[in-house]
Amino acid sequence: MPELPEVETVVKGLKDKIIGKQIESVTELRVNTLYNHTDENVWDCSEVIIDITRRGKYILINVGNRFNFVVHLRMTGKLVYAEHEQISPHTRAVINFRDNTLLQFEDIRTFGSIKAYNIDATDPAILKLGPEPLLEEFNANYLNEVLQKKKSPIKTILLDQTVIAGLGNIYVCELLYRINIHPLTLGNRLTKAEVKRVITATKEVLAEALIHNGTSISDFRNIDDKPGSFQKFLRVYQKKQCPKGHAIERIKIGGRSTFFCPICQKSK
DNA sequence: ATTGCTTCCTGAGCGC
DNA sequence: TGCGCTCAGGAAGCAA
Repeated sequence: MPELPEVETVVKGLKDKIIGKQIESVTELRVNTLYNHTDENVWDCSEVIIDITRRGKYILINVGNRFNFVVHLRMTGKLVYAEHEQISPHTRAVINFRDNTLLQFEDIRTFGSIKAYNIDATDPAILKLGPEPLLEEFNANYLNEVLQKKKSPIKTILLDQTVIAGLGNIYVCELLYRINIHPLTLGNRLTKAEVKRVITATKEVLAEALIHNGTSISDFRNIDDKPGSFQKFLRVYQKKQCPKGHAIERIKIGGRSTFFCPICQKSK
């Protein structure tokens, strides 16, 4: 399940491989993968890839400074760069370049998509995103103000992309363990000191995961189909024991599996 | 306005 | 061996 570090890893790989390449065509192998929100036949444009950036979990491919291809990998989406076509049963779309290389969009569960927008427009969901966790704009003053109004569990709040952009289930479980906060703690019950710890732990866990090219649980791969390695450093997610040897508990919060240590994470 | 549940989808893992 | 069941999960859409 690609979260911020995994998406950022994909973006870095794309920058190395496809900047400057001219598009030949974009083809859809499964319906409801490509969405054209421009008024042009954008999938047949001959534009050049200018840049690739990230916002939250969204990948933004700048095409000829005229369009953005907005890619969301959701659960199982992958972008795979290839010198030769290697269509699999899960290939949903292919971006063909003039030099005969290509970028394949693979997606087992088919939740992902590629949406084209004019360069001055954007996906409405992106406009609603909260701050980037690794920037200074994600700070204790901001989060404290948001949490004061929230009566839902901190676990649920941190998964809300309009509060903070880019976190998913793995990193929220991990960061709450690191600061000994119980995932069911209500947002408005966190102390100012705890809010500061949330900020610090969020930035730390994401930075560490970035160094290791993300977490490859389920089937995350970078564009060379290589896995990340942060799964080696997980402390609670899908674990039986925390690093101190306590038994991990697994509960559902907001329909999501939540892993935590009932001994280390007591505040509630 | 805010919160929370359901839905989309397919493969893995499990019990029998 | 193989069938059927449950589960995983981001975020849109809808209901309360």
